[in-house]
Amino acid sequence: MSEDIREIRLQKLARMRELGHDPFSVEEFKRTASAKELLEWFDDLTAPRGDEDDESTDGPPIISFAGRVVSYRDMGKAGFAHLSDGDGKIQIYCRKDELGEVGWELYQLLDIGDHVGVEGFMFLTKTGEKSIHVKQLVPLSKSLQTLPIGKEKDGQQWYGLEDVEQRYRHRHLDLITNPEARKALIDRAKIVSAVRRYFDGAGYLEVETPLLQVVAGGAAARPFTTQYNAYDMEVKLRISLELYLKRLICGDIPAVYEIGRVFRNEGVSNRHNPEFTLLEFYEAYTNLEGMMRRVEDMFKFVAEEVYGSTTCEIGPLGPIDLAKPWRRVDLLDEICAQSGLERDDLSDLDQAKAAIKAKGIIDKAHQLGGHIDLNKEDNLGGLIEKLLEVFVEPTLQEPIFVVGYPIETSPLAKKDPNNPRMTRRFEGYILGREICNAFSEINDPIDQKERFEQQATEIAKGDDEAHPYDEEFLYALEGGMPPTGGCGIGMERLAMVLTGSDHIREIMFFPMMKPRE
RNA sequence: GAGCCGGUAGCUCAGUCGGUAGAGCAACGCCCUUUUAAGGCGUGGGUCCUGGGUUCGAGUCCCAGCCGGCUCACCA
Repeated sequence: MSEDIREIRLQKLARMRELGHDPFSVEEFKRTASAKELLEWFDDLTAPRGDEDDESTDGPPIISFAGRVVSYRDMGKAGFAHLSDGDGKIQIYCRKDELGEVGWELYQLLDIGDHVGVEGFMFLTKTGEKSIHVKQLVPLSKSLQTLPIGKEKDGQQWYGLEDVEQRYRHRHLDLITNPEARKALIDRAKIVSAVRRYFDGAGYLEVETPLLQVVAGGAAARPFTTQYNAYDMEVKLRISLELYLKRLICGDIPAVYEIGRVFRNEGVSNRHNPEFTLLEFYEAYTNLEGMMRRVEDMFKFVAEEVYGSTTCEIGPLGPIDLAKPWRRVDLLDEICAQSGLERDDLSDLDQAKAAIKAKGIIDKAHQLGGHIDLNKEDNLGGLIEKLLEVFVEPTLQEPIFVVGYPIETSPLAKKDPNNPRMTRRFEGYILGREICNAFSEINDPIDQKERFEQQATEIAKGDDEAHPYDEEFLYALEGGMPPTGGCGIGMERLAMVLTGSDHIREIMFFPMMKPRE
């Protein structure tokens, strides 16, 4: 069946070639403007109003346009089709008596999916659609497949490509057929570009650091491993950007950022893909408060650049104003407020477990849809973060910074001088989703060494996500690093919030999919 | 990794009680010189995800597997 269609289309291609119009031999076609621009310009043109006999005066200006055929109607000796240039579409009108025998046959050989260039003038049809009255037609490519392009009326679509699996596996079809999907993906690209402009404008240096690493650190995650033949050794794909970027701070580059792909060997969900794009930025002589201001500033800038407004219509809360400063709360305070525990309950692991049992916290968690298994919690920091996840995260709808994370889960963040069990670290949340992770970076090499040693004992205990010991990084710190604030933001998470997407795959062109067969 | 749901024509879907496969769009032929989900007449098109099983007979029931979706787990 599909072979039949392919065969028919190949025959049409052959016929085009016989007529001296091989679509694939054309290399260039000059277009006057995009579909959107032509439709806008039309209002300024004194085009004929559907009066086909009007060959008056100077005639309307000749324009050219090219695009993919997305609809096609043949009426014997005339016909209409729509051409899409991706960003917009415009109707063309062709007549046998004007195109001539060859031109008309070329029109009839067109299929939905082909690319074609036209030259003609703008006019208004009887039914009021701004269209191109075609004088010349040039085939620019022949589609050998039936593309699942839907029909459309009043903005509503019929029969598009709906199957999500196919949308992800064959993204080009999704881009051709689904305007909303296309917009989210393009917005993501614009968001990344705006982020880059923000940091360039703020005096940061954009750098690139190694993806292939011997010690993959900077985050708690399992790396991918691969083989480097020349040195006959195993290398890992990076799981974060952090340590190399801080080594540049140690080299007296005072503000750096990188936007780059990182790889984590873990499962897929609506918020996780094994490879994703991470932004990290580091600035000397500032701290976590400086990072909060940067995050606020950057969100505001990006929203204005991409959407022209700091007010975003995202999520169930309605518009969120990114121009306002984000609320700042203390992590332990929030846990206590939401769970009914008290600060004293959370000063050591056994005490915390006892309080959780005594106060019925596990049942409360269940009511919120969360599961706390005290047997699985072997350190206070991990337990605190679990409480955060269950009791606090769902309440964090408007942009907010949660400050003060436990030391066990923050091996690269400075200790809080007022509470050595906690660190000078925050995470930003929007709509219950973790958006960024930032802290005052440890610049005391002795402290950092102790943290690595602590992590090493976790590795020895079997935690394969504990932070690896990194000699090179310690060596750089010993040379002296200024006080520094650093921050990481998942670009997909950022794009999800700004585009209102509820699945990470909607803002990645080619998400991870299991191969078929 | 677990549970639930799904996979039928190129696309979107229907398919009853188990009786041997359907519609619209797309495609092909004819008609039609302002149509627009164009229209009219006609035609072709299927590995019913894969492999077993039950049965006289399986798209349908059973088992196993593959791929996907959702939820959970994992992912500080």
